Amino acid sequence: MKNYKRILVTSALPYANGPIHLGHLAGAYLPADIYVRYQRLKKRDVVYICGSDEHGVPITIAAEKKGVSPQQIVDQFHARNKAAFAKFGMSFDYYGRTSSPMHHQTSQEMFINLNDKGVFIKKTEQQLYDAKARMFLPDRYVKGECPHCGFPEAYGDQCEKCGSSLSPTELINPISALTGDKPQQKETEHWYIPLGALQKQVEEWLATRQGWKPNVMGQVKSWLNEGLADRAVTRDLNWGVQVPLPHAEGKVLYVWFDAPIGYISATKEWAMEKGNPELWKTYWQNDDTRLVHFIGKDNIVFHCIMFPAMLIAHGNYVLPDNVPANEFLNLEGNKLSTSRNYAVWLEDYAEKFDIDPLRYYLAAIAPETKDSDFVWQEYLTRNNSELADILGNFTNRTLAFAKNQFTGTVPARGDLDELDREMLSTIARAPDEIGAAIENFEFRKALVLFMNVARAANKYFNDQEPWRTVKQNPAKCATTLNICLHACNALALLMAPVLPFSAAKAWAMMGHATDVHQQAWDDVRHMELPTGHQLGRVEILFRKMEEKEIEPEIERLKNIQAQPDNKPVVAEPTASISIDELAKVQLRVAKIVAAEKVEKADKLLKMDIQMGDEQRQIVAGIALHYSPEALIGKKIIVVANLQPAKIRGIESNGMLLAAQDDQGNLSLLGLDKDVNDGASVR
RNA sequence: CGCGGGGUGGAGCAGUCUGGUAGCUCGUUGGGCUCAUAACCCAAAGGCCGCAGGUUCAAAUCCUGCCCCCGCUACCA
Repeated sequence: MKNYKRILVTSALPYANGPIHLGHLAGAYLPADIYVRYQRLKKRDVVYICGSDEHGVPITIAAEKKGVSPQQIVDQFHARNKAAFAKFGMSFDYYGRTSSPMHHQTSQEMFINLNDKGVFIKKTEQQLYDAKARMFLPDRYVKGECPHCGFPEAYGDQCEKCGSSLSPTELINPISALTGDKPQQKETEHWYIPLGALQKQVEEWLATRQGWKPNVMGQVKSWLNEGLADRAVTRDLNWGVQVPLPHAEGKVLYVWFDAPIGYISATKEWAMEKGNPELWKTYWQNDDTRLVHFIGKDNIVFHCIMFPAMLIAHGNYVLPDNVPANEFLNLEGNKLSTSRNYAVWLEDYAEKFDIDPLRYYLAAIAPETKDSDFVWQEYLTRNNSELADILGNFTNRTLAFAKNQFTGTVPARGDLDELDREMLSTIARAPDEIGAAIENFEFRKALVLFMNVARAANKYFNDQEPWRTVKQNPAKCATTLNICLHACNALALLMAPVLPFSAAKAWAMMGHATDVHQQAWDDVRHMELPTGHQLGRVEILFRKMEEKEIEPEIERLKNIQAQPDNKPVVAEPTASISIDELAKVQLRVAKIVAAEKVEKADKLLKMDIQMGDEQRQIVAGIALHYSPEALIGKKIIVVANLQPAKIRGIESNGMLLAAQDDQGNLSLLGLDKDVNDGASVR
């Protein structure tokens, strides 16, 4: 591995239109914080950067809903999220925001730089324009009927009913969400980054990456295999970083373009705060900086392809050494949903519970290789049986023993037996073993290794039976306790990255006046408590929790799940429709004149159908149930006025009707008596 | 449709790259100990490693097909 001189760590900039929940924390923030805290204890030069992502359409929508300005929205959530992170011990060196002047300036410089180099290409395209509001409509501001499922309230980017992704111009009868008017198509010009042209360079760079998680590299390769397309870096919107060119009024940088630049601008602000405005360059423009982005899996394409492509095109920035993206965290078996309030919010949690047990549990179930599940009952079990019973109780039994038998001081270490040496060796090995796991982004493993030290310490205590030797062999008892205290001391420091608050408490209990977070990780290998050292006050390190404390939380989530309107859109078919609505659907009899399988598609058939004078082509997913030959000549019922769609690149002008039962059996609708094709069905 | 990830005792996971007696934590059962937060320590029971084929002396691990779950240039880690 390359010999890096310093480390720059970033966590995904949280979007400032809502509060932070457990999923965010588990995916992008807690792992980064553990990593950074560890690196600091290793006495490495590390800077940890984060901040609020404050641009983009959703914020303007949120502002409009509440009748306030976008700035008010982001001000609110920037402050709240920053405070929430602080409560959970996120040790950012700087928490910036993308609405800051520095960020606007930095983003514009990046844009100008790439523009001057001729990186961008300009394209003119048709977009929907609301004449009354005098603005181009973002995808989300356009509503209309979904061309795939007919859902009347589909958005311009996606139909929430059938989940298909759309473009606004595909919608049937589009209306502006702003004014309710029918928008018109109007030309607009945008800057695009030609990712296809940069693909080779991105691939070459990726080929040099080592130690990337398979799920991350797999996803990246999937993107690259499909081939990268040109991607717009500007939008017609009045909230964001202005495009710094003449005649670009009303155009801002697309939020995906400016957000990652936020890492750079926040580092600049950090440097200025340190009184050394040029310092950011050391971290961003020196090859011997190790850049690590902590993100969730939804962000992989931005951090592994698009942002690097931008940086490559610029040429003067370091590229990420690793992007240890996490999968998703579920909650009590279900996906988190902010809109349904199905989440645990940091702000709520902090009011009721201790922070470290959550940090511990989330790190223990970190979705490193696959989605994981937060279960309150497991959280309680982990806290009680691991933190309290194994780690906390070991500290407690040791310190209580020292207090009762050795007046709260460290007894002398005498001759060592086999068990003593084994225990000391276990402690001495721990920092390297745990450290290696952390460096490898294996936080779950790090936690297991850490807890195993406490387990070994408990076993050692049991096996040496100091409560017996205290009467029969005081010197041996002293040695045992000396080593147990040594273990407590080591554990206090080893827990610091994951359990920062408890580590401080434990360190004080060991009688130190210093800050545990200022210690050196490697000292665990050889540090010793001097004989006679006065220990601190014995306190309970981790409180045992009771079921009744978490019951309301479980109950709350259950209730949300049970709410009927939360079974989104599935209930829709039961809604009754008017006769007029039915009349919109034109059903006709058609005769199949030709049919063939669609290549590389197991289920699709392409058919030519005859309806009176008219012949057209349709595509249907019935190949598993009907062979092409058997279909020719058959008369079927089709929806004649369904909007044309392309299915695997083949035009389909209509949809045939078929019944399907629970077992998946399929049966085409036919005719009871023969009728001429083209006849209408009513 | 395609692509990426995952499917291992009751629960949660490791092991899969580099085939060779299936491991850890919790839970269950039995025992030990009593310094300690009714904590700690030891032992046992419990798995046809998603399904079906194949390669091999040998497959959780390699190959092929299938099934199920999560995600996929979106406002969400």
